[in-house]
Amino acid sequence: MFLAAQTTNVNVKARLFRGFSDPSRLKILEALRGGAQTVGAIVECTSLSQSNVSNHLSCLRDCGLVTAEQRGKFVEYRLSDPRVDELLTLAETLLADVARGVYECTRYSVEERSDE
Amino acid sequence: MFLAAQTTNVNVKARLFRGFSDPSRLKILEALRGGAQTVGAIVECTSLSQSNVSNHLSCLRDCGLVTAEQRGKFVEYRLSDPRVDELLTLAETLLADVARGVYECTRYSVEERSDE
DNA sequence: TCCTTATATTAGGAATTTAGAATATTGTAA
DNA sequence: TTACAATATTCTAAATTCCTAATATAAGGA
Repeated sequence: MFLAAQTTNVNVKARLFRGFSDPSRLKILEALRGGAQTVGAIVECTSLSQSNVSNHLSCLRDCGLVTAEQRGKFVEYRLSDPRVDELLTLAETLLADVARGVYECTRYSVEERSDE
Repeated sequence: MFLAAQTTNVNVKARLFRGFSDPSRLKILEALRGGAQTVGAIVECTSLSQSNVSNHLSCLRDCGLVTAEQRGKFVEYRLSDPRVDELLTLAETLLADVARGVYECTRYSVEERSDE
């Protein structure tokens, strides 16, 4: 494999993980694990602002992690692929073992924001 | 499940994914998929600076994604758990389908840095 | 058409992340 | 102990991320 190809892979893969690496986006993804939801429903169940949810959804949609479908004046979002759910599940099982470390790691990691 | 508990989960999970969401850290993780490596070897095969590698390794170690073992004056790092590798593999199979979207998504995502 | 509701977009700024340079530390051998 | 090699830490600046507020767009009903 070319070095250039691998480098590109790394960048694209990093972007994919970025989709999962923000608490707000994760809340949205978690909300969709149970099935399709309208934007309004997502706003309600995540307690995030509407524009914030819209922005994150737009990012997740562009990245291909979720898909959108217009339903009258609502838009329904859902996970685009079962592997999105699998990735979340696998992360959970890993977390069960390394959670303490992750929690205490402060360098290059998500800072605690509003915890509701 | 308590809302608080879920919120915490989301934060910790986001941190876990942060570990995978930077091109430099991914390069390091990829380098370790083949087996344990010293810091020097990682520096060489990732083309990153020594302090940069050390910083990222420290983060990955704190998070529990890699472990370190002193070997004389070298330190050998390795993936801490097979699921780290599985997570990378699963991401790859997902990417095979959504790569174009991820590549083109620019909002809330890693910007192209030096591509060597 | 006009109004209301649902969703999307934009702008701007505060906070975080990251890389590199410089320096410190640790381990080994002479 | 001294010197050197390997790794870690600290600091700072530049770039990125993410939120809020404001505004825009689009769809359906009156």
